[in-house]
Formats: sequence, structure tokens, C-alpha cells
Amino acid sequence: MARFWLLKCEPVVYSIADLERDGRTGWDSVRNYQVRNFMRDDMKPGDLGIFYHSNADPSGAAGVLKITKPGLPDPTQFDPKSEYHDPKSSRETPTWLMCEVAFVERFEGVVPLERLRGETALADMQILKRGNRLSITPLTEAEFKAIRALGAAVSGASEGIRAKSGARGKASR
DNA sequence: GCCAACGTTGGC
DNA sequence: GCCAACGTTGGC
Repeated sequence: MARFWLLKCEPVVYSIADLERDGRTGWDSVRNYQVRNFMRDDMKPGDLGIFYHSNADPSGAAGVLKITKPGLPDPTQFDPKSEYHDPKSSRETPTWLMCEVAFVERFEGVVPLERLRGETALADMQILKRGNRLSITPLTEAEFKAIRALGAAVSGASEGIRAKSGARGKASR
């Protein structure tokens, strides 16, 4: 059965506009075991996800993507020049995984976090819970559909991927 | 810039 | 194995 996901990224680092331009990309630099295990064990090709802009103005849901290849070795762990380099990892048994994602659609505007919080159907969504810091979280089909419906209804008025003043730049992905 | 929440690290 | 210290995330 297909699953649904919410993938967070700071748009300063990589945005839905970048994915629209690129068509597909490797969702790399994840350095959290729980998220790695999601990609290894639970993601399947064809799963759909919400692309969420974090630490942005506004933060919120920006579009839809598709998981094309889950559980690939993350090349940044082998790159000594990368800030995500992990000298303890080997090519035979890579510690860190990524997934390849493809662009599906871009909402006309970002559905702001505040709007998501106001939605009864999303009351149990992990991303809205205090202290949640996982960059990829599972969604129920109902949650995915509710966000997609909000995205279809949003106008372009809230469009924008400006960095917030506190943005750390090339950090979370 | 602040701070709550949580993961990771390392001394013991 | 415990747990304090530290680092990171991300909304505000």
C-alpha cells in the first residue's frame, strides 16, 4: 500500500521552485537514524509526499513530490569536502541513505503553518506536534489529501521563499 | 535572538 | 548503562 510523507527543507537550501526546475533530485544530507530508517524500510517507489518549506517566511506546504527511488546511498557521506562527510561510513555498508524524489506539482502559494494548524483533519499530524524535529515524517492518506486540497485552494498571494533573519543557510535538508 | 525540545556524545 | 553537557532544529 502506498504511503504518504512530509519532507521538510529550508527553501533557502532547496525549494519547490528548484525541484520544479530540476524535475528530480536526491534528497540527501539526512543525518537522523529514524528518518534514515523511514527511507530504508517504509518508503516505496510511487509514494507521494508534501514538500514543506521550513524556517521560511512563511513556513508551510509548498507542493507535492513523488518518491522515485528510496534507500539509495547518500553520496555526501563519502565526500571529504562535504559538511555531511562521515569518515566512519564505508561504501560497502553505507551508514546514510537518501531517496530520489520527482516534482509533481507546485501550489500557487505556500499553505502557511498557521493554516495547517487550523485544520481539524490535521490535528494529529506529527509536524504540528511540539518538539518534532524529524525532516521526514509519515502522513496518513487523509492528512495528505487535506493538505493537497488546501494547496489547490490557496492563492498566489502568500508566494515567497524569502529567508528569515535567523536562517542558518546550508543546514537542514 | 530566544528558547523549548530532542538527539548525540562522552565521562564515569 | 546513566546522565549531564552540548549541539541542532525550527517556530516565534
